[in-house]
Amino acid sequence: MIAQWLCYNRSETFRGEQAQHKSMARRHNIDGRPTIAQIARIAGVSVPTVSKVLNGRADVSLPTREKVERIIEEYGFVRNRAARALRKGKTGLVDLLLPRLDDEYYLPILEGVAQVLREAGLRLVLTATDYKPEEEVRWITTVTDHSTDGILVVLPSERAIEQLERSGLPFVLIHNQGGLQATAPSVRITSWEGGFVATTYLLRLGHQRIAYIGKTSPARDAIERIAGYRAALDAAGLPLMPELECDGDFTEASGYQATLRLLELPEPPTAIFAGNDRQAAGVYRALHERGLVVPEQMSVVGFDNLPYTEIMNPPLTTIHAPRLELGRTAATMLLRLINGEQLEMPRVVLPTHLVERQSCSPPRQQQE
Amino acid sequence: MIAQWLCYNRSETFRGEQAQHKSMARRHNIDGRPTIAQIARIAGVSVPTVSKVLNGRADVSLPTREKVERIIEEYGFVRNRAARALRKGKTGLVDLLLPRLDDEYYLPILEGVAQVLREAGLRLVLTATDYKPEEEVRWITTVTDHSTDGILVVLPSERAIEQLERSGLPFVLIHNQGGLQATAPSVRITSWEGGFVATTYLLRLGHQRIAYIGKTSPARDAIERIAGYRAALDAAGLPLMPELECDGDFTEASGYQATLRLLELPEPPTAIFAGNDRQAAGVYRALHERGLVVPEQMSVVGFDNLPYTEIMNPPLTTIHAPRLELGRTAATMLLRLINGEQLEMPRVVLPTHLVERQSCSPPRQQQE
DNA sequence: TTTCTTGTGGAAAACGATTTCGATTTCTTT
DNA sequence: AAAGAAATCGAAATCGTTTTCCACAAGAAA
Repeated sequence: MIAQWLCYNRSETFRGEQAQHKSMARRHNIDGRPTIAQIARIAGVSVPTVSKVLNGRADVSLPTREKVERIIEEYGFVRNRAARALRKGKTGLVDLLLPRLDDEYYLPILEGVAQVLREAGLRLVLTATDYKPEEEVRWITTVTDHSTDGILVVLPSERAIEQLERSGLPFVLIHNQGGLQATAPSVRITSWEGGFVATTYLLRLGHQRIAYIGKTSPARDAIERIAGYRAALDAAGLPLMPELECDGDFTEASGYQATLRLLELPEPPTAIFAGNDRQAAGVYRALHERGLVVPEQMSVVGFDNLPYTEIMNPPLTTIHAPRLELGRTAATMLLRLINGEQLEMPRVVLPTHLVERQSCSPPRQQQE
Repeated sequence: MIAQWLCYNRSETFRGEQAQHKSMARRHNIDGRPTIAQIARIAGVSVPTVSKVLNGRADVSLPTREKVERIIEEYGFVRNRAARALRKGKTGLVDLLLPRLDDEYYLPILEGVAQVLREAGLRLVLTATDYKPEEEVRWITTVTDHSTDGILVVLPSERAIEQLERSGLPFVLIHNQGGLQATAPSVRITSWEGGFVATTYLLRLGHQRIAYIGKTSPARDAIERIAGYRAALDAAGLPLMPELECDGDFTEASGYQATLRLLELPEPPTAIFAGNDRQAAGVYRALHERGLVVPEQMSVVGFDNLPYTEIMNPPLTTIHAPRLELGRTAATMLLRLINGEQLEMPRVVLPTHLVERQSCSPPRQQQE
C-alpha cells in the first residue's frame, strides 16, 4: 500500500526529463530556462534579431532566420510572457466573472467565451464572485491592474459596472441587470418574448388557467419573463389571476412547493409555466407525487433549455436561452473593444425560441 | 429602435468616469494610469519606498507609510501585474486544463479548484483541449512559458504528461489515465471500488442477472468500473455473462441503445449498472419507451452522481464521484508544489460511495 | 565625546522581452 | 565607378516593479 504513495520529488524529475536540454545548456553556461539573450548569444546574433524572428518580422535574412529558429527549437525556448506583457502593454488574458461555478446554467456561456478567445489566441481567467459583495470588491481591485486586457461580467451589480467604467478597461456585460439608460456594451436575451411565447403557446393549446412560477426573483430576466406571461394573457383577453402567480426563487424546491400549493387551489390550473427549467423539475416531482401525469393532466413549460430537459420524463417543452451565443457574441464584442474598434451595436439582445417537446397538450375537456 | 443601440465610445466613458483622478493626475503631469514612479514623485519619496509600502515591509516609518498610502488611495493606484510577475518570477496564475467545457461532469472539479485558488489569492486560467491533440500541442507550448505558476490537467494524455515533466513547472494530474508506474502527482477516484460496490448492492438485493453498460471507453476509469463489476460477480460466485456486458461510450444515446438490446435478449437482466449517469438516463428512456417501470421491473444504478440524478423519475441510485474534492485536493497539492514543498502523498485516491435512492428494488419473483 | 547599533530611505541593477533608430552591407542605377 | 536605394542587423532605451546594498541620521552604550 505504502509503496504506491511514492514521494514525488520535483527537482529529480526535472533533472531527469530535461537532460537533453540541460547538456546543451551547460555548454553555454545556461542555468535554467533559456532567455532571448542566451539564444542570441548561442546563435551569434543580437537580441533584437531573435525577437524579430520570434515575431515574424520581415527584416531578417533567410539564413539568419533559419539559424535562429533552429537554435530556438533545439533549446526548447519559449518566451517569457510576463516580460512580453510588460513591454507590449497587453497580457493576452481576458477575465470572465461568473456569479457561481456550480450552476450549470452558466456552462455554455463559459464555453462560448472560451471558444472565441481560443480562436483569437487569448486565454481565459475565470473568477467566481459567489454573489458576495466582498468578493466583488476583491476582484474589482485585482482585475483592474492591467493583468487582463478586458473583462466579461455575467450578472454584474451596479457597483461592479461603475468600477469597470472607471477602470477604463474594455468590458462587456452579460445578462446586464441595469436600467435601460445604461450605455455600457452588453448582451442579453429576449426574456420578455420568451415569457410571451411560452404563454401564448399554452393559450393556443386551449389552456385558460395558466400558472406562472418564479415571482420572487428581483433579477431583470425574471421580471421580464413574468411580464411576458402577463402580456400574453392580456393579449388573449384573459384577466390576470394573482392566485396563479406563484413565488419561486428559481430553485427546484420552489417549483415543487409552488406546484403543491397550486394543486390545493379550488380551481387548479391546467398548465404551469415555470420561470426556469429547475423549477420545472420541481413541478414534475410534485405532480408525480400527487399522481398527475404530464401532459395529460397538466401541461408544463420551462425556460432556459438546460441539457437535462431532454431526458426528463416526458421531455420538457421549454424556451431556449441561447447561452452559447451569449458567450460567443460577448467575447467577440470584447475582442473588438480590445482591438480599439468601435462597436456599431453595443447593446445586443439575442432571441429566445420555443423548443417543443412532450410536456404539453390541450387541456382535458371540462377540467374533469 | 435604433436609438437604443447607442454607440459606445470607450474613450469618452474613460474621460467621464475617471474625471476626479484625471484632474489630480493633470496637476502632476500624468497621462494615463499612474505608476509607482509617479506615486513616488508625488509623495516626495523614492520608488523603492513606495514598493516597500506596497509590500508591507518593515523599514518604512509610520508617517512616510501613511503619506504614501494616502497618495496611493487618492490616485487609485494599482500596480502593474506584468511588471511584478517579471521581476518576481511568479504570475499568480494557475492553469486548469479540461477536455471539454460543455460537460457538466467537470463543473464541480472546476469549482473545487476555483475555491482553493481563490482562498490562496491566485487566479485561474481555464483552457479546454477538446480532446484534440493539436489543441494539446498548442497549450503545451503556450502554457510552459512561465505565464502560470502551475498547471492542473484533467484526463491528461501521455504526451501531455511528458511535456509537463519536461517543462519543470509544478503540476498535478486529475483522473490520470497513466499506468501504475507513473510517479507524477495525481488525484483519482476509486472507480474500481465504485463498480464493485454498485454491483454488490444489486447482488444483495437478490439480483442474479446484472447488466453493465459502458464497455467501449478505453479510459482508465471506465476500465476500472467494469473490473469492479466483474470482481463483484466473481466474489458472489456468479459466472461472467458476456451477453450482459454492453458497449457504451458513456453518452445518453449509448445507454438507450444498449438497453434496447438487453431487452431483446431471451433472458433479459433484472438490473442494469450503467457506467455513468448519462447512460443511466438513456436506460430510463428506453425502459419508459418499452413500458417497463423502475425499479419494479428493472433496477438501475448509475455512476458519478450528477445533479440531475436527484430529479430523475424515480431518483437514481448511483455511485458518488467526489468531484469537488477532486478539484480541491488537486489544487491544494499544486499550491504546495508551487510553494516549493514536497508532497508526502503525491498520488491521492479519493473514495466513492453509494448514494441510495429509489431506482433499485429486489427482483420480481421468478422473473415474471 | 566617541563608537555602535538601529532604523529609514534611496541609487542602481535586475527581470526578459520589444521597439526605435541609426549603422552597415548589398544591390541597382546612371 | 560613383551615388542612391534597399535590405539587414544591432546598441540602447523602455515597460513598471522588486531587490540588494549602501548611506545617513538618530539614539544607545561606552
